[in-house]
Amino acid sequence: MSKTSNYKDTILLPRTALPMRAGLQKLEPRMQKRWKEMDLYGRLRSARAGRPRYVLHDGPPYPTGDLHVGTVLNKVLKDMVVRWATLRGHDSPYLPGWDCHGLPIERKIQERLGNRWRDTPLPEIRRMARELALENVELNRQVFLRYGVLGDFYDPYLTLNPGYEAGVLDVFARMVEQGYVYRKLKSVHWCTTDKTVLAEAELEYRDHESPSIYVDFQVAVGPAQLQGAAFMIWTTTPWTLPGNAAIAVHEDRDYVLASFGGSRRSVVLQSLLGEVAKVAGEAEPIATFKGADFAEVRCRHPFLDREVPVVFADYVATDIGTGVVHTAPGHGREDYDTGVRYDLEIFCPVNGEGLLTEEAGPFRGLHVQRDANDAIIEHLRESGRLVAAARVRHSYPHCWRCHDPVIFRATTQYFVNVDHEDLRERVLASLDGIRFVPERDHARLESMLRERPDWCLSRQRTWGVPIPAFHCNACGYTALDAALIDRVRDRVGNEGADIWYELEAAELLPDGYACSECGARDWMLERDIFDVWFESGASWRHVCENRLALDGPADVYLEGHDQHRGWFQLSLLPSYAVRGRAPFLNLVTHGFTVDEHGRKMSKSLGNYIGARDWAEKHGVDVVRLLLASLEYRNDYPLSEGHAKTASETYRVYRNTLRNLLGNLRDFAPFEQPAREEMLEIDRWALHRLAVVMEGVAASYDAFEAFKANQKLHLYCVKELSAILIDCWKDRLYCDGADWPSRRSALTAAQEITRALTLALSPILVHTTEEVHDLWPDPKADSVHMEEWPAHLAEWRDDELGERFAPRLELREQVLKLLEPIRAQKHKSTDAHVTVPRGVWDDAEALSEWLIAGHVSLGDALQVEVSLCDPCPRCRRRRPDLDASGLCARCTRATG
RNA sequence: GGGCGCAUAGCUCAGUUUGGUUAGAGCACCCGCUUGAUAAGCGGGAGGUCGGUGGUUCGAGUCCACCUGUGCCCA
Repeated sequence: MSKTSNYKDTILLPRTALPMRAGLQKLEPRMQKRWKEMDLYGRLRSARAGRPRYVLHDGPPYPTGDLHVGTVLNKVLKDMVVRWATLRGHDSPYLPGWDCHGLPIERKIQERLGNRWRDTPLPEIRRMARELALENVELNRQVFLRYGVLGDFYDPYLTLNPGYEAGVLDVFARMVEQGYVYRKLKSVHWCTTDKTVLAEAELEYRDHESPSIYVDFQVAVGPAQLQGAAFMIWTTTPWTLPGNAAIAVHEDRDYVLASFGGSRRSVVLQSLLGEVAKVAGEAEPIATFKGADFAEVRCRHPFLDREVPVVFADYVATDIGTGVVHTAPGHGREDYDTGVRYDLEIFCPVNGEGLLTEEAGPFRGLHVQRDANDAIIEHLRESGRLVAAARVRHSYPHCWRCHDPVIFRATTQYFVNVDHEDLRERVLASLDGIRFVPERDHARLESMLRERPDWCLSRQRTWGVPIPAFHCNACGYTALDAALIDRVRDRVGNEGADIWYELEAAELLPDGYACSECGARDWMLERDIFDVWFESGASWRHVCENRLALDGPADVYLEGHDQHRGWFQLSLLPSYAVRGRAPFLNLVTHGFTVDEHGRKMSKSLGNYIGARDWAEKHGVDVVRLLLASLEYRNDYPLSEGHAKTASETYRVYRNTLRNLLGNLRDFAPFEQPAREEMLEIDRWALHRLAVVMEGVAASYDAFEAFKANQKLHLYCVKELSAILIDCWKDRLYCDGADWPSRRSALTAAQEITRALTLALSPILVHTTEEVHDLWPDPKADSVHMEEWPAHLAEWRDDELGERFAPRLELREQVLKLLEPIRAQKHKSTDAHVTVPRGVWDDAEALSEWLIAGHVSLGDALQVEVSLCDPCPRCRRRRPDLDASGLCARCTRATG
């Protein structure tokens, strides 16, 4: 046996039960099981009861069968915020939720039912939808739990729960009470085959051949120059002409009155005159106008007894048509907006079957997609109003189910008046009191709020919370009344919203309730449901006020930036309308997942990353670490390469902690030395720890976990691994176990281990628990119940820190000078370093600091191979070897 | 088509608000050392002209304009 291995038994090498290889796939489920069994979440609630609260209110995701890593990022970001708050001693509950109603699930049910859909009773459809929603919630919950997210997952909030539904109805009742809600016609996509409204997501755009006609609207009222002339419109939907209420021009553009083919005199956009002439006949300009000149002009409808005004609109196309736009507010979104702006009558002479009604005059009874077009074109031709007719192929919306082209049709909808009681202005003014992360979102949300139209609350759907209105069967009056809604709310709160579909109106109304208009007592229930955004936008009532007993605003809402238009905005509006205040203090927003090329993640692009796949493949702690290292406020890239990088970082943390734990192998029985008894380098180590952790805390406080991670990583690599742990080896391994010098280092190592573990615990939730189990002095049953060490700041000593600046420089210089010596197969412990006086006049401390064999103080810096022999135990070339061959220190340590 | 963002080494990020010496880290990479943190550790090195173009300026990654790519929202 060699001499060296003899001495190996006399030194204290690191020893720990923490395996080098993590085996996360096994470790994580084990930890999660433990947390569930010990009821970690519940115990944290008790442990932090009475502490300052910090509430992150979870925006409810839609329950889907399949989660990708991007979805999990949102949850992990939230989890880190909550865990950090908890670590700092706050009572920070996390009540996760799901947005269970809505179109995607209803469509799935529709697909399953196929042709049976129309004959299936509504309660049955709702039952199936609920079942699917709950199934998906369960699937998602498993994933979130697999990702180590800590929260009230065994009693989450679901928007389909009676209590939640009652909260929605309560908010609605208060808004009705205060006059925010009104009913009005609005144009919607309508399928005449399925006789149903279609949402934007239910449209598929395909090529479709339509008529393309040019029609003259004779001037009825206008300047002398226009007498006897006409405005020429272009349209591809002749059947909408009965709904015409105006013709629109662009206020700032140039228009020209021209004669076409020598006879017809019509106004068109000047820049389109040439194009129009191709179909309308040779054009001869007569006079030019600005769009604005037509302000007072009125025209005669081409076949109905009606005058329509010329109005201004900025969407007037200048590259196709005539620049004069047929406007039918009941048949198109932009037309509708124009109609609202000019207070035009919004009417829709088309019924649900697609048949023109009485208001369409001679065309009554014709089907808009089958025979109305031809009849109208023929009529226009005969009356001379038709300038030209052709066919055109263009992209046109079709129904997702029957694939037939859809139409626009105006129906009565429920709206929130966002300007009632200055709601919009009040919300805008409140934005200054909200902290936006990132700051730029302030302007984004502000401009969205400024420009948004009134909020259409109603959907002609089945899977949602019903709008609690009653229609009088006798006179058609709609009773939308806060007191009635409160009655419904109370019953829904106990029995669930399904009662709306199971009971008759009379069972939900007070006995003998009579219509205020006609006195009748025969009522019908409204069949529309709420926009799901109204449900989630009212979450503050049930979740924050009722379940979390929160008086003030939530501390944080944290979602993707698509929620500026969605949940953020649509929570602000009801909260202001009902409570006159914002629902949150901090608004944190993250970007979206893209791949390494910056393209969005999608299954069709083949860059889709399933959350479950990655959990199993890389381990959750690695994925969490990856997510925690991203500047999430921009779009963030994810790929296998990124996961690999995260694994490397993970190994750094793990090995650093492993070494620290190994060195603390015999820490437990020690009495810790007083601070002033500690070696200077160890006091410096604690000073640095305090400084680093201060920065880490500031980063977490600013919702910048990625910066905290960066600081921690740098700390591990550059300070712990490269300097401290390397320097400490000699003292920790070779000094006597109970020497004050060794205890001094152990004390520092222990503080570092503690702080580093805790600082990483919001990210590496499983690994830090594993490390915590091996702490020599745990204070709690779980790392997640520990508190951030308050005494950290006391270690800070800036004066000491400054003293080390030149010493760090010296170290750099010595390392450079060591290069040629290393090239001769020598190591730094072979070196004899001469250090100029004034940097650190302590040769022993310097020899540790520089990991040199021995150090002399002198005039100039010099690094050379020592002439001394190495001590066989500590392997340093020492000038003080004794007769046994050991250096003085090793003799004492072994003696 | 419109609005709002983003674009610095192979990767993740600093630096841009208040323009000024050779643009900084870590990881990965290459070379060397170590074998007493060892499927670990230490040291050294190379690598960007800051998406593009054009301006303002004595001077721009940093200010302005336009463009390209990309993302979200809206139409």
